[in-house]
Amino acid sequence: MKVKEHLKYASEFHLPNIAVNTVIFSFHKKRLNVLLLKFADTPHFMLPGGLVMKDEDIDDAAMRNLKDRTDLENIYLEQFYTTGKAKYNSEDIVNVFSKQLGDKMVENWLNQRFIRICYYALVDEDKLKPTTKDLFVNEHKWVDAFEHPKLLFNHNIIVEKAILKLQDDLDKKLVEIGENLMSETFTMGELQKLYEAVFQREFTRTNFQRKMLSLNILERLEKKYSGKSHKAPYLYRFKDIQ
Amino acid sequence: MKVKEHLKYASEFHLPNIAVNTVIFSFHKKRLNVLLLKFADTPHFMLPGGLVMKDEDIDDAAMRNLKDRTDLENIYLEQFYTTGKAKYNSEDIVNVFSKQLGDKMVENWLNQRFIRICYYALVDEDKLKPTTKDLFVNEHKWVDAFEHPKLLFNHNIIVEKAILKLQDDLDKKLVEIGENLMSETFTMGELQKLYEAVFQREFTRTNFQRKMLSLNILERLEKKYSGKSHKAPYLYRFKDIQ
DNA sequence: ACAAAAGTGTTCATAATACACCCATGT
DNA sequence: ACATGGGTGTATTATGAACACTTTTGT
Repeated sequence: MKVKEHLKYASEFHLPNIAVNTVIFSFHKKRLNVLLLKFADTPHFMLPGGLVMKDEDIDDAAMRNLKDRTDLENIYLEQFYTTGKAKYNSEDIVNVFSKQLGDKMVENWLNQRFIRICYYALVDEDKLKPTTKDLFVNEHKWVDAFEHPKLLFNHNIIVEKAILKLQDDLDKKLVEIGENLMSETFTMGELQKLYEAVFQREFTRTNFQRKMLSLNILERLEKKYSGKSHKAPYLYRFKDIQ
Repeated sequence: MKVKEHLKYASEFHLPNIAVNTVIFSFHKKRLNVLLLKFADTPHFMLPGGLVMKDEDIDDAAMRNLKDRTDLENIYLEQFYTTGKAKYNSEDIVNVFSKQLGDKMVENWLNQRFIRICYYALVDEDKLKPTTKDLFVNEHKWVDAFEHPKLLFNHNIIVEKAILKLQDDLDKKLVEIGENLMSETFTMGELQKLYEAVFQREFTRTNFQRKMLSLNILERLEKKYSGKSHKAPYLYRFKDIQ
């Protein structure tokens, strides 16, 4: 049985009771999105995650997992939280999994206790090829980070904590986050849209521009002619050396 | 053999590969201190830590550990980081432990891989009775948080991350942190000393006072006569309801 | 000419800083 | 009286928000 083999493999080479979960963010069409995975044939969604190998750093485990999932390398990753409730699997989750795995499997595997080390990642939605190596996943979707549906396990809370951390980080590490969520060059308007998507509020255009320029991290390039009937905005990129 | 029994006990009731570590802060004589434990008969110090029981939330594990260590309850605890290098035990650490435990024990126990979930705690140094239930610890000391000596494992890095988190939290959660690091009533000067200890910089007295009062979280009480030859300062305490 | 979006300037309010000044207290 | 630490006022400087005005572009 394929599932059985999979689980046996898991128990042999991986640490027990420990998982990494990743909230994968993208910035697309003015929105901050997160990647959700559909569990098997159920209508339920969850966050990508995986186990940690016995001889593997946890950061590497998160990165490997992300590579398996998105086929992207050198992704921006930030750890933000570890959750470890002794019992969090509610009735309905157990039921969902029972149907897929059989009761015995649930008892042996799902009901084992997991400590989840949580990361968030920043990716370019367009570059992502959805690879589905995972046995239990054959579908994924991007959803608005602020309107995620009810997820399996305690994943909703994890998404909310990830958003808070991202908000906190955006000011502190603007260059890194910007470079990973935006294309290499961008207009001031696009950068403002990123801020508005992350903080879920509007900024005054004129003041936002001045604020960003005063940080001295942007390099002004040529103008961008969009073919639209209005003044062409400058393109910017983040300065190389800080 | 006592050590052997101890380790057997640990492996039966606790999760393998997982530990909690706590950086215990106190504010004493104008200084931010951390509690260090001396490992057995060696001259080496380390942070308090312990294992997680199989049916125990990680937050509870940290709290239980703290209770065992300090005999204090309802302590302010904040998780801030999880570290999980696959191999971090350097030669010198292994040597230290070999002498204490014997080579075989080291191989079986110390050399096992640990994922460390890190918390910081805030306590009142004076209320702390050092209980040493731990088999390997019979001495503790408070040291300046910014001048901690070389510690076993990767604990120095953990202390530094704890300080950064505490600094970040002090502004955000001043009431909670203040209530846990200071006595119930305090003068403005004492509060300023706390800030100066945490941020390792000086603040202008007059402006600091105004800043704190403008936050509207302090309640002014009677004056405090210290017997010293100068104007008696007001006492303050944090307002109950926010 | 006009609409739409971008860039710049100016004003006003608020917050941060520096520092002068006076106040209480015990020796 | 004076040294010491505490409290308040005030002037100056940054910082932030609001908004008017000008510029550029394609239709």
